Amino acid sequence: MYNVTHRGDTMSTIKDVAKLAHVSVATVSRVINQKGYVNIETRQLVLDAIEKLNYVPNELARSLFQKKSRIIAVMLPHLTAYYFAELLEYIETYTIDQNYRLMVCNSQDDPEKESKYLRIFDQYNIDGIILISNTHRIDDYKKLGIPIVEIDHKLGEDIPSIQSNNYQGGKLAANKLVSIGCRKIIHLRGPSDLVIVRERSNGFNSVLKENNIINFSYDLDFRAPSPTDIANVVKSNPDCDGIFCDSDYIAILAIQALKSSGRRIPEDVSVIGFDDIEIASVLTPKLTTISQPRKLISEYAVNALIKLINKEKLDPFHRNVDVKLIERDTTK
Amino acid sequence: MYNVTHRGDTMSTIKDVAKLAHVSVATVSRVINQKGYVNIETRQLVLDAIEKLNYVPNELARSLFQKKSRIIAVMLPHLTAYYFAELLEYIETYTIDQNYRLMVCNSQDDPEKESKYLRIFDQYNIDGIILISNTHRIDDYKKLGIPIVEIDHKLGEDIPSIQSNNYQGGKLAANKLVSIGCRKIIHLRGPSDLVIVRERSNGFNSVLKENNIINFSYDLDFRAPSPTDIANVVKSNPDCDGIFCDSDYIAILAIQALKSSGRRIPEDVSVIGFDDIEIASVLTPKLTTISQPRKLISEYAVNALIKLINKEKLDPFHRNVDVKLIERDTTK
DNA sequence: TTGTAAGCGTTATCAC
DNA sequence: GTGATAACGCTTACAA
Repeated sequence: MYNVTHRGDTMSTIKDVAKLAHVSVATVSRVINQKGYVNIETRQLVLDAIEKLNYVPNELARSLFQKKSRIIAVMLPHLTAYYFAELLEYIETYTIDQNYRLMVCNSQDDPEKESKYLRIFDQYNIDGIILISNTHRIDDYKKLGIPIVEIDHKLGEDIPSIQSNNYQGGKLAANKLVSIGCRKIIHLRGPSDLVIVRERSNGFNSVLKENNIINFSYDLDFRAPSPTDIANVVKSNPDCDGIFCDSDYIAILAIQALKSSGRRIPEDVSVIGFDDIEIASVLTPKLTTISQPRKLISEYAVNALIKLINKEKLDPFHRNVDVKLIERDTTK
Repeated sequence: MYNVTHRGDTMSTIKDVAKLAHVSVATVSRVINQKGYVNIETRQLVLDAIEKLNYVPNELARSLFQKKSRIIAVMLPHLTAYYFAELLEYIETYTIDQNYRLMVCNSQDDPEKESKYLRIFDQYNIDGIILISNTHRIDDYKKLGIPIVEIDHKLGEDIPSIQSNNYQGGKLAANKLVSIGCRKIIHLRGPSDLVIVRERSNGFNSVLKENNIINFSYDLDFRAPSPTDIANVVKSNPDCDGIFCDSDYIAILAIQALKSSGRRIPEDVSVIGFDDIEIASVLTPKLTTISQPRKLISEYAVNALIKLINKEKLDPFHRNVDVKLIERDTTK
């Protein structure tokens, strides 16, 4: 027998506890996990020893045996958009509340980073994934055999998902714009290869069509929408009287462009954003926008994932949650 | 002998590889880790087997043996402030680049959540901590015996830290305000129990004093600065001609308040923010602000932490990095 | 009710 | 160069 001495620290193990309590490690394990029979006095002995040694079970060893890590991974496209940051804040809260930990995986829409993370999920026995990034490799995720919940996407019937009712959001915005008399309307939208963008467009256009209004759409990048593109759109449509933007950030850029073209908001043109980010209510003018229930979405996603991890049934497998029009100062 | 069948999945292990390659697990391990001698042909055999089985080493087992998890924890006060979100985005990037993973720990200034996480750090053999939250329990962190790097705080000489030169930031702002002729100046600052806030104040006040200008400071919460408090300050100081804010968010609220008091920016009053958040350059008016080098800070923190993990020496143990005044449209 | 020991998937020591 | 095998810290089947 030899002794591998690759530790300098002092963390006590289950053996130390067993020794101090004069019992076997099995007994200690039983009291920790509240499983199997253990005499009430023995139990106290063990508890005392744990207390005295300041013992915390090593989760890695546990994980190795049980093939569960109590780690949840969240895959996001980026962090520096308020919408995602808030989602993450909620997700972290619910995750830790349920005694899981959170690994942040920022795909940045980079396939290489995504691959790296896909490997990591295997390596660490990640228990579940909350997928917020758009991905072109949903099959690779499925192959992992790990429970997944999607937010803002629905990449297949077999993966539970939750998202805002984007169709409704588009309708809400269009109805508002039409009802206040807008007739030349522009939709500054996100990349139209995203389902959420298409759904918003569909809802939006359905209302315009009913009212015989032509829709002009321009695709923009969500992460870094080009201010000059937006300015160009604004300039080349001097008769535009209503703009629907797929994010509040785009709306802010649009407002900026409108102002520097000398157009008044909302007198000359009404603007509606999407998301209801914190800053929207604090700008001048305050932004009218479609609010997404981010807290609800996050809470549902975490809870659904944990149900899946525990092999419980998920009742509505896909959820579509209501959005709200928040009327402020950028619409008449 | 019996067989514990608590797995349904198909992940292959080092044994499977060994079997397929007709070698021992030891040899496979040597190949994987490029340690010790292994015949070039044997090596290829193993590599083929790995390929065929799609084998990835289980990091949990590795971690258990090595007492290293290749997981870094980052402890933040919250995520929904652009400053922190961007820090996190960079930190995640550098972390994964160096082949570590990131656990997000959102203390939310809640001692209970912090306690929970402190235990988790032990349980998972976390390799290192990036501490951004303010904490009152630095000793508990130290007891962990895990490398730590602090951002924005310096809670002791023995923990390496990096932060903006806040004193310089305060001076820069004051110099600008004074140079454009402001004489009745207000400092809307963060909570003055934070060192960073005091340092900014000190720098700011030093310049005002030199110029025989009285300083009025108001403490605000960073996470949720009260718009009404800010409005009150603005209203009760109608002769104020310059405001220095400890965050861009506070500056936005101040501008809002000034506008609704009918004061023009920058004609009547100049405003300077802090941080240079993304939206600052896009608002109307564009915000003059003190920019913090967040990328540099994040990069340094991650690299320093990994050096500590590898027991390398850290040359400047504490770093103070330059900030910049970004002049835009809210100052004359 | 408790203890013994195998096993989770690795790494590293030592013998061959 | 390679293979057995102890060990990491834990859980659990089974024996006592």
